[in-house]
Amino acid sequence: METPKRRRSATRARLLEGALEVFAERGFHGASVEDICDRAGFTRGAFYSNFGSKDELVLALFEATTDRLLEQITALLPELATQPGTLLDAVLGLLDDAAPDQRQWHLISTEFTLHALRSPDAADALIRQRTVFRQRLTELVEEIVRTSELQLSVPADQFVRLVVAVHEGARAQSLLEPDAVPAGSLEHTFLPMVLDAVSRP
Amino acid sequence: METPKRRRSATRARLLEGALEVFAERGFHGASVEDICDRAGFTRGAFYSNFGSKDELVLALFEATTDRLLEQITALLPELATQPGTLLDAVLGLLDDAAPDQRQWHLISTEFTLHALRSPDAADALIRQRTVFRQRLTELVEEIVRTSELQLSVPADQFVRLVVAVHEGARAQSLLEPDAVPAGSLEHTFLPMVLDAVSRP
DNA sequence: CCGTTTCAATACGGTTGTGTATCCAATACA
DNA sequence: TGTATTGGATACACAACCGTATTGAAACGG
Repeated sequence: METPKRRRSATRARLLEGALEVFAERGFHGASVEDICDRAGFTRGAFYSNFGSKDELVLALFEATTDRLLEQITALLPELATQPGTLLDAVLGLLDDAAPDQRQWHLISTEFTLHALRSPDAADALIRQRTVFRQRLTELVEEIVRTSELQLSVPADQFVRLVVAVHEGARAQSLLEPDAVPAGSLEHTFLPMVLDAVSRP
Repeated sequence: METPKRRRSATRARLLEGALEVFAERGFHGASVEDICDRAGFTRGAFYSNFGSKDELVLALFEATTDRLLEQITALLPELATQPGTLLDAVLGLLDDAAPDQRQWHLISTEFTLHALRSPDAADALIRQRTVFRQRLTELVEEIVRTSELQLSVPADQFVRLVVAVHEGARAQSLLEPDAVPAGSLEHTFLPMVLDAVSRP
């Protein structure tokens, strides 16, 4: 039972992995199917045996990466919800730890967001993904709020939207100017102020 | 003196304009030179008579758009610095009014940021542009702080970085989900809290 | 006016990328 | 052990795109 029909899904996985790297390096349009196959160690024959087109692969890659991201989150959630530390430490920690490679994740994520801004179908998929992603964060926030003495004066969902916005905007700056904006600096200096403002004991 | 050597720069301008639109629609790599020429009403002959390559055009386009953006800013600055209203109204107003088409600007800007994250040369250019952009904002903030009774407990530059981060992160959400996140909503609900926190009378 | 220069159009060659059709090896199955 | 099936490699046909070389027309200068 080494290779019954496992082989197929293994090459699929390697192709997806290769696509992730190549897309991060050259972008969605800039990467050719051949580039992806080279990276994965296959030829285009293998590719078209597994995917109908590059667009199809992009969609599959999106599904796969977001699935993995949500896995990571659900794995980290219970720990963060109970562990000592502030609410913000938990949320920001989750945002940081969920993706192993911040740079690659940012490149892919931005690339797909751009794609979604041009394609309604991709927009639907992305919005769905981001919605459940924010829901997880919202649950975490509400859980921590419940167990602590805090109370938020704004809906938790709204607060999460802000944290995500700051995180993404700050990440872009950090990746562009790592020295001027150390990763997490903007979040950690300003978000506590917001939390202070929206929480009443 | 209708067309001495003005014609050349006119076609250059039309090509740049066409490139802006096409890049916004299909992305940098997704747009072919022919696409751009079609949009501008020329053939590729005109293109290669004016630009050496698509990369060169991209750089020229970046220069042109950022130049125009800085013009807009310097035109708006004196008005905003003196006009009544809060500090945040001024800064956010500037961010909104500087670019006529928010969606197009966001697409192009994000596209170029992505490009810069992969190409050191483009990164240099982008960092420079963003630096003087932030400097203008910082001047505005300091000017307003000076004329009012406010005093900031954090460097103005740092504060501007946060505002920019929130603005860009929020804009991405607004463009993706216009109904769930009306343009400017996140900024206007949360940034006043931060300003409160960092200002002492 | 007539040559000259300028600028965009046209024509062409070559490269790159896509998708399909066929082939070949390894495994599953009888 | 022989046959069928599966999955990836190879080969090919075709389309898109790039960049250059050449041409044609319009403005300019004498």
